[in-house]
Amino acid sequence: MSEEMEQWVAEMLRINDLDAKMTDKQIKIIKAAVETFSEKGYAASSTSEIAQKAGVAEGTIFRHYKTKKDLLLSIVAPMMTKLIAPFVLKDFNKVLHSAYPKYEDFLRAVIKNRMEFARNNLPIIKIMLHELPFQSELQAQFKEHIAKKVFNRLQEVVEHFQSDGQIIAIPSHVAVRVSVSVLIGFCFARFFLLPELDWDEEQEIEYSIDFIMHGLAPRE
Amino acid sequence: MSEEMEQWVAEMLRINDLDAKMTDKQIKIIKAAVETFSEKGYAASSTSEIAQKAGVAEGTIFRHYKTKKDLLLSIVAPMMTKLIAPFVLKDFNKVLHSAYPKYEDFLRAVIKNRMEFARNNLPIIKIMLHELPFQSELQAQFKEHIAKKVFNRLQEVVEHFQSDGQIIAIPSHVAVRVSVSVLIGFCFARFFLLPELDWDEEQEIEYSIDFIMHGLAPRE
Amino acid sequence: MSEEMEQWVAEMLRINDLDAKMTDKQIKIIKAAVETFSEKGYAASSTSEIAQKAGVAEGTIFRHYKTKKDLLLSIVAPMMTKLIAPFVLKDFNKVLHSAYPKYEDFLRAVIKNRMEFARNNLPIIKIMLHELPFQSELQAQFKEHIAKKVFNRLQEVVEHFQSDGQIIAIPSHVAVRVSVSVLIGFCFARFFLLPELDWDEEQEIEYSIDFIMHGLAPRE
Amino acid sequence: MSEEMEQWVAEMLRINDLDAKMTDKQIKIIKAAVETFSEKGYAASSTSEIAQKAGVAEGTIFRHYKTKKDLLLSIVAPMMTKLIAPFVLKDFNKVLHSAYPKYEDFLRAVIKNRMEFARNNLPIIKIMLHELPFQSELQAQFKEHIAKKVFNRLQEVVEHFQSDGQIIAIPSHVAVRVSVSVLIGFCFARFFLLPELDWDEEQEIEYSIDFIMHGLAPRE
DNA sequence: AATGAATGAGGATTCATTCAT
DNA sequence: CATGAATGAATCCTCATTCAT
Repeated sequence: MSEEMEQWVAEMLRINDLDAKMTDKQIKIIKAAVETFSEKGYAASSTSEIAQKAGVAEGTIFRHYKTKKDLLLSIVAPMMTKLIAPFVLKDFNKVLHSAYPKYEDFLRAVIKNRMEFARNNLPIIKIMLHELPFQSELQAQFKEHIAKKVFNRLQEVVEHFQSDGQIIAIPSHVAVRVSVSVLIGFCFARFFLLPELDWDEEQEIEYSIDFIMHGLAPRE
Repeated sequence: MSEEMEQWVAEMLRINDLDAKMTDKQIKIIKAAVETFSEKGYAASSTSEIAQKAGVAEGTIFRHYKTKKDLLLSIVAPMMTKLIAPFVLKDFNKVLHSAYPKYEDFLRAVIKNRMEFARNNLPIIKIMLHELPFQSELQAQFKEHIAKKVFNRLQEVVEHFQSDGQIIAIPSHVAVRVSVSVLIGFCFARFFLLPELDWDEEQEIEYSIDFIMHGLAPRE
Repeated sequence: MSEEMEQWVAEMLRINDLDAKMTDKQIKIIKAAVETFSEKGYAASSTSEIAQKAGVAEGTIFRHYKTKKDLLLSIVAPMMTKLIAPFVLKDFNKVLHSAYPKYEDFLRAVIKNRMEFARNNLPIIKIMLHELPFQSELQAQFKEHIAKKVFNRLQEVVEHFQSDGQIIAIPSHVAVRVSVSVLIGFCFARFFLLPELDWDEEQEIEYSIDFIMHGLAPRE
Repeated sequence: MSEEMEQWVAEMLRINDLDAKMTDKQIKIIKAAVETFSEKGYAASSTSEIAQKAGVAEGTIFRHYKTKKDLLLSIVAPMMTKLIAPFVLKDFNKVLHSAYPKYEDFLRAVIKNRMEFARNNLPIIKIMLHELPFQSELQAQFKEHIAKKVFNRLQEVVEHFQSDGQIIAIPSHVAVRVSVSVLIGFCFARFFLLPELDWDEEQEIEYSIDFIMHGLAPRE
């Protein structure tokens, strides 16, 4: 397993640790499952291959996870929570207003923080993206948390910056959509489309934020 | 099968018709395969289910497509070509310059045209998006056509509009990236994320283009 | 197809010609079947492969041969008849006594004649040897003709030469067995075990016959 | 299963036991496979039939033998080794010279010993004979062991007896060939051609050896 | 807790054979 | 006569899951 993978797994374990203490074997199983699912997709991965890669018996997997799908969910579900964690902080708004006087400060903070997180969890994010359309449990969780909480939070943020005149008075969902599109578009290009390129992340982020700020600036 | 699906299939058949005349059974097989693959994903779809849905014997599938993967590729590969067809027109640049005096005209034409195409081919596009990361044949075709041809074309377009002062003099790849992010972000929200919403497409497109144009406008 | 194969097929066609006039396609089918059966065995050969190799449609085979087994039998059955043809000549005994005053003359004539025949029909003989244990129809024919007719003929021959003192007075079936073993043993080595060796057939045959004659010579 | 079959299987298990301990199910699988392969041939035997005959699930076969061919090889390959075991003994020559002062003693010992072995392993030997021409792995092993080791050993033996004047000075390979032909010819008739006959084996062997000894005796 | 042998349903694919053209 | 599309049973093999040890 590559060192990169090691890091991802470490990060992911920190997540699951929050839920429960895992045995040594359990850790190996999760490592192997993440590696396998992200390489071949969930449906094309076999539990026997995962067991083999984890160095445990086939039965051991099912002692810890009732079904193969259970294993998937135990990997992906906590990731979804973590992924949007900053947006559901208790004192999100309070922190926000004091910490980020300008919309671009907010964008800069968010993109840097979430990119760092994504970088440490790429394989699981890849798994999540692929299985979301097929796993109704994940979809439910996704809609519940992202669509509702995160999107609402972002709308609040945008509306806050519209109210003090930093952002043009278009429907807030539009401002959210275009902001998010640009930043996620960058992440997607950076991590999935052309990961092998030698990106100047700082520069690209600045261009992106500058673009968003001008695109959303109040018209004269 | 829903009427929507009927339309997609009709569009897709028009594509394959260009290549070869298909028998009645072949059409049924493709219909069933598209439906099944897009609902469950390629790996989780079984040839027996496809055969049943198509109303043919399982063996019939393999008379027309040597393997299950062949069936997938025969559906997805031509779609990729069609998807980027406008960008590889012979006289793309000539048409472009005379037809679209402004960058926003170009963006508007492209997004409307491609959205119409996508709308008629959603299931296949969904299949394509899902299988791209796992099917190396598709990846190869994708990199060859999209990454090279389309991206280069878009860079040329952007550079053209930069040279006449419509677009700010940032690296052209950045301008391409943010433009594409915004438009694809909209398509993604429209078709996949919240398809059930009652979108005012015209309005959303105008907001998006306005955002892009201001984001890329030369700074005063 | 090798030239050797060409010859075999030619010989085999002469055989089948006795039974019925064959169309051009029929000939091609038989050629392809012989080649395939002898290379992979009957059970492991598919009719579609034979059809392809013969350059005919799959259905064409079944127009001429009701089943795959029919095709096999139509190839092998006539071969069995031909293989032992000399022994069931009408005037076998008459010819024998006048033509071969000594047992070794008889052996020499038989081995040379049958080796020539075998050389021209190796693939079909190989097929026959392999399928005999599994095809009861062939077994029945084999027992009927070989075991009864040929073996009886050979016993008569041996007894004839015993009666005039050329061969030791052991049970005739033993003399037949050892004679046949030595000659077939040679054919087997020559054609199947080590066909690539540069055999001096004349010499080997003489050694073999000399061995048989001394082994069967009356003891002093 | 007949008592005869029971014995064969017992003998065969003794062989495999040397390699590894087998589970109860594994033994049943091997029994069923030997029975089926020898009755219908390898290609015409289905794993489902073998599983049924063995009283196990079809999947169980593939837990122990990766493929159907693996199952075949695990049956046949060790048999080949056993079949020629006496000829590759470490102190073959030493034993030979002291134990068998005459060529006929050697022949008698070998034929009796190998017939006993063959009698206990007929079905596997039948399988081996049938599959040798189609399984390149077996052919390789056969050529390596039989052709090289056994044949060379027999040549050495014959040359030893030629040097002390017991056998005529013909090329040793000829003496080997005719000797082996007569003995194998007998085995073949005894076990495969006419197994139902009431053979007086002792007598037939004596006739055969007497025939060989006279056939190879130095000419006066 | 961990094992791994056992399961049998289901996987993709091939088969011999039929029949409308 | 010849075709080749169509069949569906049968092929070998893999799968997720269970359970006695």
